[in-house]
Amino acid sequence: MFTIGKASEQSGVNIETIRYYEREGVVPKPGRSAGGRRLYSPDEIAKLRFVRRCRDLGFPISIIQTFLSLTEQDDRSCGEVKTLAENHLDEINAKIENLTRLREALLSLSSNCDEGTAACPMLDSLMKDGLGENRPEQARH
Amino acid sequence: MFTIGKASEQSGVNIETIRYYEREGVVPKPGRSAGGRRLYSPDEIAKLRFVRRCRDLGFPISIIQTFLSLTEQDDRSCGEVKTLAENHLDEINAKIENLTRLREALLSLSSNCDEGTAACPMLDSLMKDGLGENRPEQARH
DNA sequence: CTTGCTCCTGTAGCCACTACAGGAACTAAA
DNA sequence: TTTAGTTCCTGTAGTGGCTACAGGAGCAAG
Repeated sequence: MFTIGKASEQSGVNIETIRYYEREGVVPKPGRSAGGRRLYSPDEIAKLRFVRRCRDLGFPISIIQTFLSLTEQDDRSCGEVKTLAENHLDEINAKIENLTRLREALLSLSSNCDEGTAACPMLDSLMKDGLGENRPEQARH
Repeated sequence: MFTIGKASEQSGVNIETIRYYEREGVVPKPGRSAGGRRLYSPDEIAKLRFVRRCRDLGFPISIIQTFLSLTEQDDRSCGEVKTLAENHLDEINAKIENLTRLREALLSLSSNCDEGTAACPMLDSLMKDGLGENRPEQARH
């Protein structure tokens, strides 16, 4: 059994974040020592590491909770996982596209900017009236 | 002069967001009607539109505030704008790279997933011990 | 005058953490 | 055994950038 510090080291999850996950019910409450300290089994540490890796892949907590419940009852889990992963891939691709369009827009706006110029052409055109609004749908980065 | 509803329409900024920007000091407090309603001049609406466009480009509020103060005192603004825009471009590029790496990782993990499989290979390898940790630095999406 | 719309203030919620404050419990050296 | 240092505990508040109420007031048209 390991204290929260060791569990943090081994799982790569910040101590505060481990307690947060416990509060939110992402991972089950661990046992406690006589003095009231959390004690983690290797299995519980593996779960924390799993959550961390999923977060690194960009999955939201809600999906990770689904993953965790699927690993408990391990019948027919793979199809669901595949769907969830594919949806997440679509989101990642959408974000990449958005950011790429953003980059182009920003590049063309700032291209005329230079050290000496007094009235900045980028700021100017951003302040101008509504010609070519061209709003991104609801891309929030 | 325009009420907040019209200002919202013309600027593309949500009503609640306009009030939020006012509270936070992003835009100056507008005048009020006899009955206590906010009244916006075309200039103030242009400012709101400017903020919205900068947000669409992914700039954080703090940078947008710098932009706004630069448009007030319009001496030598362009060099600073250029630097800020370039830094932001770097961040966008870093995000794109991160997401691209994420996509590759997720693709290779989920490639062996399929409808029939019982023990999911993706979940399995995410749960496994620390071989090839390969942590992204601090990419949070 | 009434209906329905817009507006007002103030507060709480979202996501996924992170950062304290103030105190208790362990560990190791003197 | 005392002491110092470290780790842990709970609880609360803050981050960014909004969004969503609740409960009320103002205003325009029929």
